[in-house]
Parts: sequence; C-alpha cells; structure tokens
Amino acid sequence: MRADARRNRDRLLAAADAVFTERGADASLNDVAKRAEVGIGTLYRHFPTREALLGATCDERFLTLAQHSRERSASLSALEALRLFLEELVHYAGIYQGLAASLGIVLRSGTEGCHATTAEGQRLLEAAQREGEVRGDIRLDDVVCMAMAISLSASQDASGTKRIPRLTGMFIDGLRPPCDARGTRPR
Amino acid sequence: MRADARRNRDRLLAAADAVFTERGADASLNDVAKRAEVGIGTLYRHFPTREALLGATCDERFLTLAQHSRERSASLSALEALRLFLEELVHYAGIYQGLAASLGIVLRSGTEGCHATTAEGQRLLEAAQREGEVRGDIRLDDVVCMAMAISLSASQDASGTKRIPRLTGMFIDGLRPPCDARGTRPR
DNA sequence: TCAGTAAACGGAGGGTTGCTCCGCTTAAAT
DNA sequence: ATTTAAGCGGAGCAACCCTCCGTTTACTGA
Repeated sequence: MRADARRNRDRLLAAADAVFTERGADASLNDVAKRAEVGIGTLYRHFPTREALLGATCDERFLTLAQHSRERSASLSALEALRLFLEELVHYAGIYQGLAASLGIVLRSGTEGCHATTAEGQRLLEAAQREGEVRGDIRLDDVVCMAMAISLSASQDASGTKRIPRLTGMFIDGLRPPCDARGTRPR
Repeated sequence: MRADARRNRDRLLAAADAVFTERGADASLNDVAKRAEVGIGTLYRHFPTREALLGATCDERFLTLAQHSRERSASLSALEALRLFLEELVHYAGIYQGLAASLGIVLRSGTEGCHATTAEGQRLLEAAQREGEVRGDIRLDDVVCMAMAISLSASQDASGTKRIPRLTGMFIDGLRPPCDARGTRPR
C-alpha cells in the first residue's frame, strides 16, 4: 500500500469518526472528505459504501470489545459474561446517533473487529446454552436484535443511557429457560 | 374544508400508499405528487413532513389494529394480549420497506389511528403491570422500540419474517418480573 | 540519481431529492 | 355578480450522492 494511500485512509477514518460523532451516522460524506482535507473521490475509493466506512471506524472498538470480553469471561458465569457482552454491544451501538438501526449490517461488514465481535458473541452464547442458562433456540442474531432495541430505546429520551443496565438485565433474564423447568432461578 | 382540497388529499393518500408499497417508505415525494397528478407544493401543504404522510397512510390500519386488540383482549391474559399487540405492531411496521426505522415518529404523528394504537398499547401495558405480569418500570416507548428492532432485524436477512414470533416471545419474556418475586411462572 | 509506470488523487459535474416561495386559480360565501 | 381567502402549482435553490477522467505522485529498477 502506497504511503499517501495509507495516510489518506487514516485521515479519513479520523475525520469520519469526528463527523459521525458530531452529526450522527447519516452525516454527509462530503463533510467527512472536507474534514479529512481529501477529495471526495478518494473517500469513495477507500470506502465504496457508507457501511464500509462505518464498519472501518468501528473496527478498533469492536476489536477491543471482543478482547475485553474474552479476558473477563474466564472469571464469570456464562450468563453474566453474556450480559456484559450485550451491555457493551449496546454501548458501542450508541457511539454514533443512528448507528443502532444498522448494527446488524455493520457487524456483517467483514472487518476484523466485526468478525471478532460476532465470533465472541457466538462463543458466549453457546457456552451459556451448554450450561443450561439460556434457552437453546436463541441465536446470535436475536441477541444483536436485543442490542438494537435497547440502544434505540435509550436514544429516545435524554436520560436514556441510565436505563441501559436495567434493560439489559431484563432481557438477559428473558433468555433463560422457563423456571419451572429448572426450579427456582437464583437471583 | 374546500372540495378540491379534500379531493387532492384523497388522491395524495392513495398515491402515497401505492408508491410506498412499491418503493418503500423512503420513496421520492415528487413521485407521490406526480402519481397523484398534483403539484409538489400541494403535497407539502397537506403533509408538511414525510412522517405526517406516512402517519396518514397508516391511519386506517392502525385504527383497525387498535380495534382488533380491544376486541380480543377481553378473552386473553394481559400478557398474551400484549404479546399479540406487539406482534401485530411488528407486522404493520413491515408494510412498507423502511417504515420500521421511523415507527416511533410516525406513531407520534397525531393521526387518529396512531393515537388509538398508542392508547391501546398503554392500556394493555398498564393492565399487565397491574396484574404483576410485567415489571413496573417498563414504558410504552420500550415496547415500541422492541417492535422497531424486531422489524429491522427481520428485514435485514432473507428468512427474517419467520423469526418474528420467536423474537416477540423472547422480548415479552424479558418484560416479566424475576420469578422468585412471584413464585413459579406459569408457562 | 533519474526516468518510467502504475497507483492514487481531486473535484467538476450530472442526476436525484427535499422543500420553499409566490403569483395564479377557484370554491364558496354574500 | 362580486369578493376573498383558501388552495394550487411548479420553478428554483440547496444539499447530497457518486462517477469519471485528467493530473499528480510514490515507488522501482537501472
């Protein structure tokens, strides 16, 4: 990769992060190019679609999400690890206004971080299911859907972020098998 | 209301429904005006925002949603009635491609049907909470966000519609109070 | 050091859409 | 028939997306 290409790519990522943070995930891509002091053509050459750009700006974050989750999960119950994973996913879905709505697509954008995050989520989910803490018919997509719902709900009003932990706990509870099948649930 | 205004309003609604059905909720409003054989200014005078137009095209549908829900809820448990309400809300959020993303705004557009639907949702939610089947800290907004997330998630992959009943069940389960607070949950 | 070359750059420009504004038309009241 | 205000229409401007192609520039090999 040529040096100027690498440099421009980095500038674009920094600019995109700033613009998306300020004006949301639907911000003008012209503004991104301007802030990066780069031609609009250069932006489109590096990132053919908005989702590709979004995926790239989130790449590092999703990489550290997966990393952190792996590190702490050794010392936690499967369900608690999954709960924290979901909570963190919700957090990252909220870094740009409007990102949550396309979380599913962005996670499929193929970047390293997105892949690491989905792999980690799958791992946690299967572990929790193996231990009988989560119903067997739940899929990772369902968990991502939860993250979308919680993030959307939190972005509705000003004090929304405070409700995230409670909503997360609630929905994780909903994933457990019905309690008459396994006696009283520990709380 | 003047006769020509009424006539144009009706033409616009019919045209909007057709165009939104064909090309999704993000379709060009110029196309709507053209199909209605009406000036674009007339469209904006009757419906100042896209959401207002969407709300108006969905008005009847939301009216029947509320009606049906009221009719059947007499013979159902509060929680089951809420589950069916959510499922039907998801269904209507999918009649136009891309409608789900603005479901929250559309429901606040103030039309009779939207108002009836939110009132009915509120009623069902409060009933379920009074009977201890749903946690007290849940708000109607949360339920609407669930519908948005389910609909968005379902529209993002090919086999999405098949997951709707499972997802609604999953979310409704999450709304229940923790089981040691109320003994064994009936299933 | 210095061509030669392919990769990368930049931004003009065409197409699309959103939305406003204001001169003209017309339904309806008197 | 006259009046008037509600309603109509669409030109027009601004914003945006994305492509295309002439120009520039980083690397390579001699």
